[in-house]
Amino acid sequence: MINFAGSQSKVMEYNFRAIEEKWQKYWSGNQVFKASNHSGKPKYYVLDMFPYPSGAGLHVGHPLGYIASDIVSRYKRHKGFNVLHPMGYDSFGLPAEQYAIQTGQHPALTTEQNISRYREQMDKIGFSYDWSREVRTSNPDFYRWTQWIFLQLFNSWYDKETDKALPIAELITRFDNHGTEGTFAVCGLELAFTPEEWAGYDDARREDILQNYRLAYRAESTVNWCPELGTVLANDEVKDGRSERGGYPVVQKKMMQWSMRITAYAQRLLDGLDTIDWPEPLKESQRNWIGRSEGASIHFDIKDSEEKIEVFTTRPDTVFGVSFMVLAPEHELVDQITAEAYRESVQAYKEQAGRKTERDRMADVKTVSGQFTGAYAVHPFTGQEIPIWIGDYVLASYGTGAVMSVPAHDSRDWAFAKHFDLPIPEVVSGGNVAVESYDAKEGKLVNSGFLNGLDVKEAISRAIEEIEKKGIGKGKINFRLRDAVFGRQRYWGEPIPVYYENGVAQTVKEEHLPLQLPAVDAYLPTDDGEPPLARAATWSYHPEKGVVTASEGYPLETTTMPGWAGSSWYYLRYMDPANEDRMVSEKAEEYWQNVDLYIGGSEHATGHLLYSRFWHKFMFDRGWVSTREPFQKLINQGMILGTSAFAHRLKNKNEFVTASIARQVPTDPIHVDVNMVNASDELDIEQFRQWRDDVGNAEFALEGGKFVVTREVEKMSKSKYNVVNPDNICEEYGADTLRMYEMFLGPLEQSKPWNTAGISGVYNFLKKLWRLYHKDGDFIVSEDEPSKEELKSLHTLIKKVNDDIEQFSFNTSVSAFMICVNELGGLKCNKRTILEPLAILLSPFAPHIAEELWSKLQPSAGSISEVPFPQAEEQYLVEDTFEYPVAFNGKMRFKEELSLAMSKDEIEKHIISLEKTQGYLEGKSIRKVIVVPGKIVNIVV
RNA sequence: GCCCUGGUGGUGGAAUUGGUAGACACGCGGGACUUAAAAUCCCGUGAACAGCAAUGUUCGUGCGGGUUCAAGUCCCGCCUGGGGCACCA
Repeated sequence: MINFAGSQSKVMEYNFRAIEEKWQKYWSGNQVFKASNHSGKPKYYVLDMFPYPSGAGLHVGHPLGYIASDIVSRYKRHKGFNVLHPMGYDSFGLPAEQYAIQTGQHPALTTEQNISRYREQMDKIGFSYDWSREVRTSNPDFYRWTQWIFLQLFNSWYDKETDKALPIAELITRFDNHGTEGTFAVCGLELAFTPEEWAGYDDARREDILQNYRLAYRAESTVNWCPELGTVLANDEVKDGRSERGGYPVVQKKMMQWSMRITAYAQRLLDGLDTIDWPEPLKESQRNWIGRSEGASIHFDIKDSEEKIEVFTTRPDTVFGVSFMVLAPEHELVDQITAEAYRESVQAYKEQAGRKTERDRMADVKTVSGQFTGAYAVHPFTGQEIPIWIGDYVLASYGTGAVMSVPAHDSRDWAFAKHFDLPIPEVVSGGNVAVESYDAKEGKLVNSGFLNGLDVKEAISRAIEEIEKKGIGKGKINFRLRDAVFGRQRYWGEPIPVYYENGVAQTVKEEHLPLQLPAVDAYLPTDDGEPPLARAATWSYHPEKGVVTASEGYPLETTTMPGWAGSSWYYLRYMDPANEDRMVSEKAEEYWQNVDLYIGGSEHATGHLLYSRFWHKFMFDRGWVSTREPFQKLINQGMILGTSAFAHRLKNKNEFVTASIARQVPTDPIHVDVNMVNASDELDIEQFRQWRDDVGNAEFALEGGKFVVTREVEKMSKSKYNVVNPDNICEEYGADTLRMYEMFLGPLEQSKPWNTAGISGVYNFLKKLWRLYHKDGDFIVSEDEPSKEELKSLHTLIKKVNDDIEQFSFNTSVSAFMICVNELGGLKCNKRTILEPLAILLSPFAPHIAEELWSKLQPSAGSISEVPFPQAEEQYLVEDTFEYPVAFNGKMRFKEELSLAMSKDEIEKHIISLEKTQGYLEGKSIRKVIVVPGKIVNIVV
C-alpha cells in the first residue's frame, strides 16, 4: 500500500487507494447491497443494459450509464427504498464466435475470460450491484428458460377477439368442434375449413396449418446469403454487394427460418407507448418502426390470368390516377405473369436487384431502375389496361410487395414514370404534376369518376366504400413492422428446442430442457451450407431419452436463437435468479413487478427494447407476469466517443510526415494507438516502429524535433485503436474521481468524446473536500453552531442535489458540490452540523470517500448507505433582496440591488429616478418599462 | 434516401425553459510559499476597439431570415457532426 505521507503513521492526504480497497472489501464482505425479496420498504428496481463481454474489456463508455444508475440506486437506498440493482452479461454473440473460428477455442472459454475481466473492472469502480443475482445468457441454467419461453410462444396463438395470446390447445379444440368458423385469429394466411375437413387432415397437414397461427413459427424469409462463406450476413457485413470479410459476392436468398409473430402485437406495442415514461424521441422511433398506416387493400385483375395482384395503399382516393403497377423483383407472381418476350430481361433485372441489400435499395433514390414484364393489370373502375413493371424501389417485405403507381401524387412513382416515359394523370388538383408530384393530402379530386369534386379526406372514405361494394378489396390498417426472423446460422447462441419427426416440427419436452449446445469440431458452416450445429455427432432427439447420437432419434433443429432472445427477458430472471422450477416465482414477480428505471443507449430503440416489450406482453397474456410493460421509465445515456490519432504517410512512400507538413501534401492517414500519443499530440516514434512491422524502417519528417499526429472523433472501438480503459484512471486518480468525472463531462443523454484533460479538477475537488474534515493529517470536526452563511451554502447544495438526481442532471450536481466545497473552504468551516450532511449527499456520487468520512464522523454507525438523505430547509434559502439587471432596449447596462418586497410600481419609480438611468436615456423619452419581479427590468426608449 | 439527435470561449460544459450568455472545471498567463520541485493558495482569462487606468463601446450561442420590450431558448429555410434502418450488440 502506498502511503503518501511516507513513513508517518498518520494519513496526511486523501489516500484513495487505501480507502477504496477498504470499502469495496467491506461492501462485499458484509453483502451490503444484497436485495431481499421480502421487505416492508417500497421496492425500486434500477437496471442497466447488461454488456456484451468483448475481448477489448470494459471501456470508459460503459460505466457512464452504470455510474448514473448507481447514483440513483444509492440515492434511493438513502431515501428508504428496497433497491434491486443487478448486473449480468449478454454473453452469446458473434465476436466470440468469430474468435472461435480463428483460434479454434471454444467460445465459452473466451467468454468466461472476458467476463472475469469485466467483473474485475466493474469491481474497481465501486458499483452497488447485488452480485448474488448475476445472470449470463449463455449459461444453461439461464437459457433453459429462454428455450422454455420459446416453447410457450410456439404453443400459443393470438386471439383477436380477446386481444391476447392463448394456448394452442384451445385453438385445436375450436378446430375440432367448429373448424375456423367463429374464431378470429392472427394468421399468416386466410384459412377456412370445417371440423370435418380438420378431422380428415393428417398430422403433417395439421401442423402446416397450425404454423400459420403459432407465435413462433417457420416461414420463408429473405436473407443476405454469401455462398463462399456458406453463411448469412448482417446488412453491415455487406459492402457493395460483397462480404466485408473476404469480399465474396452476396445474394438475396429465401430461406426457411424460425420467426416470431410480433406483428400480432403491433397495435398494443404502439398503444403501450403512451403508458411509459420514456424519452419522446425513443418512443417516436418505435412508432415509426411499427409504422401504422390506414388505407385500403385492393385486388387488381391481371389480363389473361387467373391471378390477382394485391396492393396496399394509403391513398385509395387516387385510384383513378394509377397508370402502371410495380412489383418487387422478388414478388411471387413475377415469373408467372412475365410475357415470353420479356422473360430474359426480367430475369436479368431480378439478378441485378438480388445483388443489392434492402438498405442499399432504400438509400438509393437517385437511380431509377425497373423492367416491364409485358403483362397488364386491369383497372377495377375504368377497365383500362395498366402495364405491370418490376422495380427495386418496391420492397418485398413491406405491405404486399406491390404498389399501384400514382405518379402524379407520389414522388417515387413520379420519378419512375418520368424515367420510363409513362403517363402521369392528375387526379388531385393543387400542384403542377408536369414539374413534380403533388403528394399533399389537400385539394379536390379530378378525372376520377364518382370521386370528382370531393376533398382528399372524403374521397378516401368514399373510395374504400366503393372498393368494398365491388368486392375488390377493403379498408385496412397496415403496419410496417414485420415478423422477426428468429433463426441464426450460428453456433454461439441458444439452441432452438425443436426436432423434426418426418419433417414435422415437434418440441423438445420441457423436462429435457435445457437443450445444451453440442460439441462441434469447428465453428463454421458445413460444406453444404448447413449451420455449425449440423456438425455435431450428438444432435438428435429421442422423446424418452433426450439428446442422443445421430444414429438414433430424430434430427434436431440446427439454427440457434438471435442475440436478442436472452436480452428480451433477462430483467425478470434477476428477480429470482436461482429458481430451478420457474423462470421467476410468482411471489418474486409480484414483489418486484417491473423495472422502475432502465438506463442504456438509444441504439437499442427498435431492437432489444421492442422485442422485450413484445415478450413481456406475451407473458402478461399467458399470466406469467402481472405488468403490461417491462420498463416503466427509461433514460438514454449518450455514447462516449474516442479521439482517434492519425500519423500521415506520404502517398506511395514509406515516409511519415508531421501534421504541419501533412496539410500541404497528399498523404494516407494511418490509425495509431492513442496510448502512444501524449497530450500535445506528439507521437512516440520508437513505440510506433515496434507496433507495426511495416513502419520499422520508415522515415519520419519532424518539425522542431517533434512528430505530431492529427485527431478525429470517432466511435470508440478496438479497430480504431482509440479505446480508453477505466483501469488506468482508477489507478491514477481512484474510482471516486472517475465516477464524478464521468458525470461532470456533461449531460448523461449527450454523446461526447472522451478526454481526460479535465480530470484533475475533480480530483482536486475531492482533495479539497478531504481537507475540510482534516488538519495536519488529523480528523478534526468541531461541534460549534454553524453560521447563517454556512447553512445557506449547505442547503443550497441539498436542494440542488435532490432536484438534480430526480432529473438525472448529474453534471450540474458535481458543479454544485464544487461550489459548496469552495465556499465552505473559504469559510474554514469544519462543523459537524454542516459536514455530516455533506458526506451523506456525496455518498451516491463518491461512495468510498463518503463511507470513510462517515466512519470517522459516526464510528459505530456502520455503512453510510442507508442513512436518510438530507432535506433542504427553505428557511436557510430565503433571500430578501435581489440584484436587478437593468436593461435598455434589451441590453443590460447596470445592476441595482432592491428589496424583493417592492411592488412593480415601486421598482419602476426607483429605477427611473436613478441618475444612471437618466445617463443611459441620453435625453430620449421612455416608451415603456417592463418589470419582472425577481428577474429583470427592461426600459424601452 | 428515411427516422432520431446534437452544434455556445482555446477545451468539457452552465443558463431557473423567453429575462444578466459563458456558472463550474480544464488549459493558459501572472503572483505567493519553497534553496528547488511537488502540493497548496491568490489574481486574470469570449473577441475587437478606445483609454496610463478605473472603465467604456461594439460584436458574439453553426449560417440566413422572422416573431418579441427581450431569443442560446420560439417559428421558417439552409449547412454540418453523431446514432438507427430489421443477422453487430
